[in-house]
Amino acid sequence: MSGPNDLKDDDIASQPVYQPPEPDEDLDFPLVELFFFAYRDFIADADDMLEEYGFGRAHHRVLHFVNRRPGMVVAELLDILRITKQSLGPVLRQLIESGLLVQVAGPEDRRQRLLYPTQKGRNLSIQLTHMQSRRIKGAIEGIKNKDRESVRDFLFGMIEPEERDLVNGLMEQDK
Amino acid sequence: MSGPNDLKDDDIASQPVYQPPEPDEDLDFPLVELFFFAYRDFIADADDMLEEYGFGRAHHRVLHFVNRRPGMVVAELLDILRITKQSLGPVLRQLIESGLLVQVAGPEDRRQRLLYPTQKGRNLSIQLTHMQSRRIKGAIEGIKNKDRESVRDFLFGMIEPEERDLVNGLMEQDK
DNA sequence: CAATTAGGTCAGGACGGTTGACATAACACA
DNA sequence: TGTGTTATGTCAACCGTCCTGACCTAATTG
Repeated sequence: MSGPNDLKDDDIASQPVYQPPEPDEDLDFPLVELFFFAYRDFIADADDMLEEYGFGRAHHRVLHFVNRRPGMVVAELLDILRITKQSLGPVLRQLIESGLLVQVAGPEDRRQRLLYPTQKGRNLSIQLTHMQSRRIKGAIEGIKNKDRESVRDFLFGMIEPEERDLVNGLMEQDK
Repeated sequence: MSGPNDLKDDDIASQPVYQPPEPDEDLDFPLVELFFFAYRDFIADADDMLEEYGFGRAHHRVLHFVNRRPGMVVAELLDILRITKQSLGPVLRQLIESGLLVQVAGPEDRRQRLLYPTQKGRNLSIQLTHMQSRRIKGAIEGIKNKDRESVRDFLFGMIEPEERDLVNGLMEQDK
């Protein structure tokens, strides 16, 4: 085992007690941390359920977006997920082999592979979204202005401005 | 290339157009998706800055919590992060070798390794939190009731109930 | 017919996590 | 004193999810 470093006192920034640096109203530690914990638990519900299928988060994301936009082509999926086709490959194959998704040749351009959920795939996706929706609903009930629109606006405001049109496009079905 | 599956019609759950299943008010696709995108962009700011140091999210989390709780011991860090010491090992070593953190033998129990940020480590941590805080601040400004407390309550409500005491403990410095 | 596009695959590597086993130093206690 | 336990670190092997680069087929486009 390597021993603890010998220290010159000025190597340590904050001994013996925490000295908040400059009180800075643009340094909101609590909300930053809460966002981290909130996302962690938000995703944990789904992680547990997916583990039973031997799937991970990558499978979840693919399943989710194919259910949201049935008939999506592979290239669109890659754009949304911002991953390479080499990364998508195994995940997509497993979902198809497990009977959760199917591919159909594009009716006009037969090079395309249109992605559809099977009934089984849709059922799982709905279960997952249901769990996450309940957690969100519960969280909204806990706030003072029980205002879904405010939360929506908050989350939308968290998205990179240049991305917002793209996300709005994804959402156009049902805001 | 493997061809698209030949399909019996009943293999496909949603062709040719999307048929929402049962309209279910506990199935909030838009907020679920927004939460996903919001977190993605929330973390992306920090990812970019950390890349310059050759660090990843694991380093970010360690740096963050050591800055929040200077003098934290390794075991506490493992509890918060919910990872194994084998996972933490290399991350911690790199942060120490890069001069962002230091370890000090515990004053009462010399088996313990108290973790402290260096001034350099603190500076980086503050920079990262600053970027994330600005995004949160901007998002709050975009909502109707510009109410930080509502957002705080929302995020807190997203956390697993059994975890809330622990998170509240972490937050006790400054809610 | 030639070039481009949509999609798939193989190889190799990085990162961040896991489990299991083991080592060391320090503490706790009978 | 000695024995057991605790805090930490490390080695090995593995997995999931991403990456880049190279190459392939089939279909469309010009």
